[in-house]
Amino acid sequence: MSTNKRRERDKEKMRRRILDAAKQLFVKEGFDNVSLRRIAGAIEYSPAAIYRYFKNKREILSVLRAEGFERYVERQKKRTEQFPDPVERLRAGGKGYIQFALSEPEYFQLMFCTNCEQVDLEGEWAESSMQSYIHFRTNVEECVASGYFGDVDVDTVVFSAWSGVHGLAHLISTGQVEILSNGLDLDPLLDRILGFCLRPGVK
Amino acid sequence: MSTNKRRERDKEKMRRRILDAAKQLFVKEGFDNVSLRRIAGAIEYSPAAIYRYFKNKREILSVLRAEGFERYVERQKKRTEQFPDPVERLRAGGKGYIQFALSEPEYFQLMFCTNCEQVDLEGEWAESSMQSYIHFRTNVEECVASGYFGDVDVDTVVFSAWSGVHGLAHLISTGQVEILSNGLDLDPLLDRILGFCLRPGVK
Amino acid sequence: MSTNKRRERDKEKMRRRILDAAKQLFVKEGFDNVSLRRIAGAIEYSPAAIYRYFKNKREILSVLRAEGFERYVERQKKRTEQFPDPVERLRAGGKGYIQFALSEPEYFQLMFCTNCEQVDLEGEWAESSMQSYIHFRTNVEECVASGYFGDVDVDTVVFSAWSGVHGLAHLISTGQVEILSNGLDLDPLLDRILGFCLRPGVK
Amino acid sequence: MSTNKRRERDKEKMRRRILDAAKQLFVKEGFDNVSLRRIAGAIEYSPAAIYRYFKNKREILSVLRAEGFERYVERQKKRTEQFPDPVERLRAGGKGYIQFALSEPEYFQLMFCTNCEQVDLEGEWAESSMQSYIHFRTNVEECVASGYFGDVDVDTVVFSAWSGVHGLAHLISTGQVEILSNGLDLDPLLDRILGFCLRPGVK
DNA sequence: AATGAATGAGAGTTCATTCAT
DNA sequence: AATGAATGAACTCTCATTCAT
Repeated sequence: MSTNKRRERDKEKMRRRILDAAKQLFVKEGFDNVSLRRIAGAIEYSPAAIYRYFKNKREILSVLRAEGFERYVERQKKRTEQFPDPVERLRAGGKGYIQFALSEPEYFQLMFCTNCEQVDLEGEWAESSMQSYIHFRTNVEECVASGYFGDVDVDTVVFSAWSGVHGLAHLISTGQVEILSNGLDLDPLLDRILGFCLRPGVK
Repeated sequence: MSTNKRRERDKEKMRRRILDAAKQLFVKEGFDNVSLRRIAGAIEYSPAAIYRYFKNKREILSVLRAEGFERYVERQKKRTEQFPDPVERLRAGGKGYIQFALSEPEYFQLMFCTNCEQVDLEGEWAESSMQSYIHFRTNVEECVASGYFGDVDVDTVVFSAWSGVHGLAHLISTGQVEILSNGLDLDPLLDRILGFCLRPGVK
Repeated sequence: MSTNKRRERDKEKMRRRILDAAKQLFVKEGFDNVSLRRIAGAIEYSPAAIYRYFKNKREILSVLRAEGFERYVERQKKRTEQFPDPVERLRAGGKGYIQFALSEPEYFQLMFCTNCEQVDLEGEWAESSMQSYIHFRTNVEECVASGYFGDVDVDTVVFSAWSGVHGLAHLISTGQVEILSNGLDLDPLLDRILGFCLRPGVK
Repeated sequence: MSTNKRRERDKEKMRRRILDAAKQLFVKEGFDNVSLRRIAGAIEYSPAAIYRYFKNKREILSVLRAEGFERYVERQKKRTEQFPDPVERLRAGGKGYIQFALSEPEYFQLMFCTNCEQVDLEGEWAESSMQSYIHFRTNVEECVASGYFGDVDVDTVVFSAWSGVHGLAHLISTGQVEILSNGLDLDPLLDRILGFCLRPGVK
């Protein structure tokens, strides 16, 4: 019946509202400083009602992390698969990483900046995360094989590239770059930084 | 009087013990999961007594952050001032940054990985932090001026270099590199990464 | 109409299922530790639906108690009315009491071991309970009149006999006899105990 | 110092007040229906403060049970050791059991009528309880050996006697005897009942 | 200077119950 | 007739913090 469908849609909507409210609060105030009462308050809902949608508070975080990784992986796939040249693909991936951190800062922080110790390492997100890493590593291998970076081993490039984009994303998402680059236009700066980081190596 | 001096020394000692216990607990378990009771317990002291030394729990965190920045600045000065060549100085600084993250992971995490929004931005640490940034930027300016990195603007290199070391430090301190570089020897890897990141640019 | 009848029969069936599930859960876990959710869950029903059958949770308990007394009285009547000799009838009644506690431990516990103060003393069960008491007392009167127990007043025998069987039933139903009589065969033991308790008195 | 001693005395006093309030509430309303808030309220104390004296709610029950058994054992020893004749000693023990249930009904109910499943079987009370049982059993063995009860085995008398007093105590402590024996003087009735229950057996 | 005692506030969570559908 | 959704109230328990001693 249509009643059933409507109900499901409503339920899904409510779930979304809870997740969105939690996402913002978690990032703004820190997981531990956000009570279910406050999440409930933010969406004008009763604390108890949240338990209809999530087993407990930690599950909300878990779902958000998983969601973040899913989105990220999907986005990156679309972005990179169009580039046949491995170096260009790497650059596109790097830019994607940073733009994800910029356009979905909440997800980014939940994914990478929440203290790992508090998170179930075996959660659903682990798979997406690993898949994404393998993708990236394969890309680097192709670049190294092409000789573009000169005489250098894969691990070195893997960690260099990852560190570069991750560091930048982290600095941006914690507001430190914003403060220091006051007045600069961000997007061209990003391109210049990526261009510099991925400049050809010495033969 | 010597009684007075002794008293002060004792007080300073106690303060230190509190700070040290808090530092370790904060990093191991997360600021919010550490109660004053537990800090007090760790040094076999009463919770109430801590209030003789610190206004409240947050002040302990604040003091630790400030301490961390102070230490860091001092260390970096010593490390870098011996290198006349700006590129070598930059490399030394980068390695120093990472080694600080490795050797004082507690401070590093408190300084860079505690959610910034929860911390008084106007704390004592701000000055040290800025001083450190200027130092670094000046160093980059010299490198760019020397032509080593080719035709590139200062900001680009500033953010590239900072992102690289910060990202690496962050990945290491959150345990992500450890997991992925399983079996690799860390120190040589660092040197290779720094060497790669600071490779000469295209003229 | 037959539709009506069917409906009533269905309703009665549902009521029974609720009562049975509740009975078992109440005894296994204690009244307070059983939520309506769980009763509903046990019969794959919605918690709200239970309210069509019972005013509230306590009413379920009340009904179960009343049911228990009804059953008990009926059973005892059948068991005892075949014995013309009052002493034998008393013995049969005593054994019936204990066997009821053994064969319907849920009812027995609900009837006698739920804290009385929490139960409406004026419930439906009161009548059955009193009727049962009068039956028993009359039986004792006959025994005393027969001289079997020697020179003793009725109240003394009433309370002695009741205490004996009740204590035994209670000890059994709380598991204390089971623990201590480890290895003994229960039924013959019961007969010996009853035989001993109802041994002839001194003339 | 005397300050210390005073403090300890005060603490002990507070502990007592908590235990006494809990004892009465537990019995009147049932363990599960008594919240720490209410215990605290009853002694005009804050709920949190109770945790200075007891680890949690269950510990309060545990301590009360243990206390009850201790008191009981001690009392029974004093009462019975003066009787050289085993039958008289048994009668004294039985009366002691019942009088304990009468004079300390809260303890009695907590000890014997709280649902055993909810209690740590390995608590401190287990020892006192077992010790008490062995005492009793030995006493019965002497009676049987003396031939007073005629030709009967020990277990039969053990359970008969225990059931008798336990049942009576239980019926009294749940108010059922009070209702039915309306107008009778309790103490002589007890003596008559015990006398009847422990009448000599058939040779 | 240090502590034991105390508390108000608030945490996560569960429950009996109601009500629109 | 039955249910999913919702809630207010209550639970046990922990915490940062204060204060008399």
